[in-house]
Amino acid sequence: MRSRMVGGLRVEHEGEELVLAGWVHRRRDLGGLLFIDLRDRSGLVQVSFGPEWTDAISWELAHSIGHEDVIRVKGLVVARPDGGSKSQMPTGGVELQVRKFEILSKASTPEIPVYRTPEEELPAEELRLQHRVLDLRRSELQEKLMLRHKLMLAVRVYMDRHGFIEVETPILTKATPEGARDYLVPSRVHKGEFYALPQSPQIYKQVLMVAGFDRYFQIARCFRDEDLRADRQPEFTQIDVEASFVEVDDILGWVEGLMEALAEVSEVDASLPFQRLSWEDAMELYGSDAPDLRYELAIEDWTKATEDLDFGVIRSQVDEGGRVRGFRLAGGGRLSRREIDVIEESARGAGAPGLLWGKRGDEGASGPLGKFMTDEQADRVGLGIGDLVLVCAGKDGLTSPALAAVRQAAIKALELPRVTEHAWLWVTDFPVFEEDEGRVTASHHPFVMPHASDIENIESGPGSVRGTAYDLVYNGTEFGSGSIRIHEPELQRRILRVLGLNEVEIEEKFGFLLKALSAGAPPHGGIALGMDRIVQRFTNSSSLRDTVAFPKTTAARALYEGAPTAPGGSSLEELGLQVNTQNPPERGE
RNA sequence: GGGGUUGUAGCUCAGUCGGUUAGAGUGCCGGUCUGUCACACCGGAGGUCGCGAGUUCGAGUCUCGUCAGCCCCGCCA
Repeated sequence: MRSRMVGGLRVEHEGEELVLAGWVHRRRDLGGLLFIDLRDRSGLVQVSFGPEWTDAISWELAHSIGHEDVIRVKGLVVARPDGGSKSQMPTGGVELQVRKFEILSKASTPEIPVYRTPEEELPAEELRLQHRVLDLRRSELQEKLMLRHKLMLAVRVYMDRHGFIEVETPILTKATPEGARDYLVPSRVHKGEFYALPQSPQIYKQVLMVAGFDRYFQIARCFRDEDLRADRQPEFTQIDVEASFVEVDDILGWVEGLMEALAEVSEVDASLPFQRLSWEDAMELYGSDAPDLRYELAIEDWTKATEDLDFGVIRSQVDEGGRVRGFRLAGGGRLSRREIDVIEESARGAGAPGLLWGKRGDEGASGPLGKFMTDEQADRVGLGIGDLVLVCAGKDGLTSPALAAVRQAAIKALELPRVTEHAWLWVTDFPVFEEDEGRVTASHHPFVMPHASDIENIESGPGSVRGTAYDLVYNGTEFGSGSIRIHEPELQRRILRVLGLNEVEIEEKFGFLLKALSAGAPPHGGIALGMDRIVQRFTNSSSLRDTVAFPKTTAARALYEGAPTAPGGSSLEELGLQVNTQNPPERGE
């Protein structure tokens, strides 16, 4: 039907007789001549119509060609008379002189333009989603989806090469006790009972380890019924990995190799091995478990340096067991009061009561903190002339998130230089539990193997138990996380008990996992990587929606298909369901 | 669930202090044009100012509510 795609045509193809097909991107009708930019997935090429080389019937018809019509043209590749000097296209040196053509399919006038002038904004996202067919014709989205394909292919090639086999796990499954709300699917056969869509294949992949598939992976769709963000969709794709007879370094090594392979597909640099930080150090130095290490700026402990400052706020916080931590910004003194206010606002936004700062000029230090400092004290804390200090005083749990926000804001305000464009990082040894107002929850999921030396403290001091969990972070974005899992049923039961489950709940919710673990379970561990986020970062997309062909809105609506919808006919009856839209019940805990 | 923001022609946007006939560019329709490449030029059609109330002599503009998109918090591997 066609000889080739259009994007690769070059001067060396001159003289070839070709058939091309595609969409009408732009048309320039000069009356006696007609130029069309013909588009397919590979790019654009100019095709020209003129009475001297186009047959009479085709020439007559050519003027009726409209934008986005699908046409097929037959003609001769020629070098452009002017060498294509004004053309921005890669194919600009050539054009196809059309001898004959046909309209394969007329297009109605597009609701949103596929072509856009350089200054014109994108159509409203609502319209882009409604008319997704047209939006997806844009080269930006085509390139993103093509890169996504190449990344998925590279994942499969790499995992296969390292002996991993892809096993599919159910989409209709059992509600998991993990954190998020489940999407439920009613059972027709068993009225009143529901399947759940998987939040992740976590338990299945552990069971597969017990079954002896000692290296598993899956490019797995996952579902979570929670409120959305720019980087969160209700359904998303994970690169799910699990292996038996492994230690942390085995998994990290494979994933580093995988990232190297993916980086090669994109224009991203990944030099191995990746930097590692314990969770404790990450929180100490950056206040975050996913710091953006493209920038060097790190938190310093000023508790000792500010010991002799007669500053009530600091004194009272330190007396209550808090610390004084913050940043020293060389040359930061040039920030205006207003700019510092913006930084302080970021600290408040992250939960801190405020930000203390001090500037040092020629006439000594100033600012809420600086005014308490003599020159000698300023020297001692390393506050030079022209510098700025930003500190928070209080308990680490409060100041760390605030300082993480301050770090981002200060980097932006001072336009600090990057030390690298691609900062890869492993954050390791996450705590197993989170203690929140006396309630103990799993900080990752309840299957993380604790450090051997911390196991004895599981019941006595759960907050201090470190786990074998690790996160992969790229430029401040969490790409994925994993751990070595518990493979001993008794230890697993202990963990579940600490999480507040009684024996009945343990059996009901985790019985099939525990049974599997009792059947001879190998030590195992793995990781799950967010495919969509990887594509988002690698393509510099502001939203995850741009990495998915048919995304949902922030209200979890699919505007293109119009899902969800109220079920019609007798389907509810068949399922034994009644809907009450008048008084939706409050969601219980 | 909460906060913020946007909604004006098919699309992208402007619209002053509340003032009488709501504009531009592009697209669309018609016409002229043989080397354009954001083709150029001439003409035309196209509006429930998201929706509903209210204030006012008068509302695109002010107030309240509501719907939808987006961003964030809560929530969420």
